[in-house]
Amino acid sequence: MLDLKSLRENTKEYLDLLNLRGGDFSYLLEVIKKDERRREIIVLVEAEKAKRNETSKLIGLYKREGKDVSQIMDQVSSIGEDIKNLEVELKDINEFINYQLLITPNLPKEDIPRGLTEDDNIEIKKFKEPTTFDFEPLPHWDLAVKLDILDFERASKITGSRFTVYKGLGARLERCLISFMTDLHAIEHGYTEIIPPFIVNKESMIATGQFPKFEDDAFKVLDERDLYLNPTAEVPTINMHRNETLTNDELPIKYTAFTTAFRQEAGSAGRDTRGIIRQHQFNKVELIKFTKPENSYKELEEMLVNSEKVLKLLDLPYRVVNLCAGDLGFSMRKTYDIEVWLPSYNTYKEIGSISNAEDYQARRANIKFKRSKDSKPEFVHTLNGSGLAVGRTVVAIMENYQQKDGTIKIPDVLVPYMKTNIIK
RNA sequence: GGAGGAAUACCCAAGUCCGGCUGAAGGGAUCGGUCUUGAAAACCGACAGGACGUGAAAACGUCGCGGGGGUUCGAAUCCCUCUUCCUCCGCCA
Repeated sequence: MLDLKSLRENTKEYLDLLNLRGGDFSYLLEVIKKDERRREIIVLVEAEKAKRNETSKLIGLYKREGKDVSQIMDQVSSIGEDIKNLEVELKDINEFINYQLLITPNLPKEDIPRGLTEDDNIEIKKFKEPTTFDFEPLPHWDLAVKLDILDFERASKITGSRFTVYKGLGARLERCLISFMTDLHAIEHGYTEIIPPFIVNKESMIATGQFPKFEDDAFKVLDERDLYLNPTAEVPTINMHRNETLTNDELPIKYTAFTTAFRQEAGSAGRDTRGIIRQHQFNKVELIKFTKPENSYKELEEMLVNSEKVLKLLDLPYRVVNLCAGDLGFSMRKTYDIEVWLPSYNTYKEIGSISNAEDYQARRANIKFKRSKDSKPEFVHTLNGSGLAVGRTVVAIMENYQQKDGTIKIPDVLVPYMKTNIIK
């Protein structure tokens, strides 16, 4: 959430940055106008309350002395009426302002690429050249069915479209990748391993920015409680520290979280319908950091390196792009996407993204830290990155490691996990 | 699923029946001091924090006893509701 006070004081700068995303943010001018009235009311209400507190105390005193207090009670009673009326108006205004702020995305960082579509993203680094074949490579949906390691037909029988059964060495590959990625980040990179709940409440979804704007993307649990299937480990993991004040020594906090993610993919009907690129359910290993403000961009770069390491070890061709303002996620100020080479798409396809939300989520989630015992609490910065999307990694391995005879070679680093070097 | 109990400041804990000098006793921890060669002990002192508003600032005000609402001139205290935790029974991996 944006800070109302800064929005009020830097309105032009805020709007200029927001406009880089595209869309109309002029409603924020209305918010500022309401905020003026809000503060007016607060002054009035508080003066009345001070008076009421004072007078009520007198009533207690006089009563004990046996004096008549009926007149003074009537007087305070009418003060109460005034307060009540003002507070009704105040409540409406607060709700309006709060909602508008909740549906307003984070400010794009000043130095990120301008532009509105993914064509405006800028490639900043590249690892290996796209894989070449001396035969006609198969897309993973054909390859996997031939090898009987993915079963799309039966998954639709069990559940419906966009779900998949992993089978045999396909299932083992998925499971081993989760272990491989988690080991890498937990043991080599120093992140603390987390397996959070896969069902989250509404407060958590609001805190990280999924709600209220993107409710349609979530799977709601039919229940009298407001619960949702986890859409990304970012949600439960950031919310671990909701409403907490951390100490200086605790920061940075680094978590690597494994979750199964569930998404409606409401806005993507008809896209990536073949294979397991876009599913309602997929596994992901995530990286999450809570940092001091002055360190967050240094930590972002480090997280990118940690994330890239997965693909480097798997020896898969990829590139990193710096997202332009229009392609930026709702809560983020800056994002790098890691895109892996997919022969079936004949292009690079997103397999992870690494972002800095700065204090946007921390403000929504009320996560602060104190530099010392006596210092004023400040909001932390939150970062999250993929480490990586497991299903898409399976796809990348299948497609890039396929061989002429229709088998799939296992990347060397995975052989100890897989206990085999080939899927046939 | 059934029956009970609890939630008070960093921690423990009194106050809740009977509403008003209680924004909250007492203890522990922590910090500062006295004593000591140093430390411990003892003694003295300090100790809500935070959010919001006014203000150039100093400062002042409002909110705040798990969350939200209500009654009342006035709520930690009365009423409603939600959440979390604990105990027992049942069921279950």
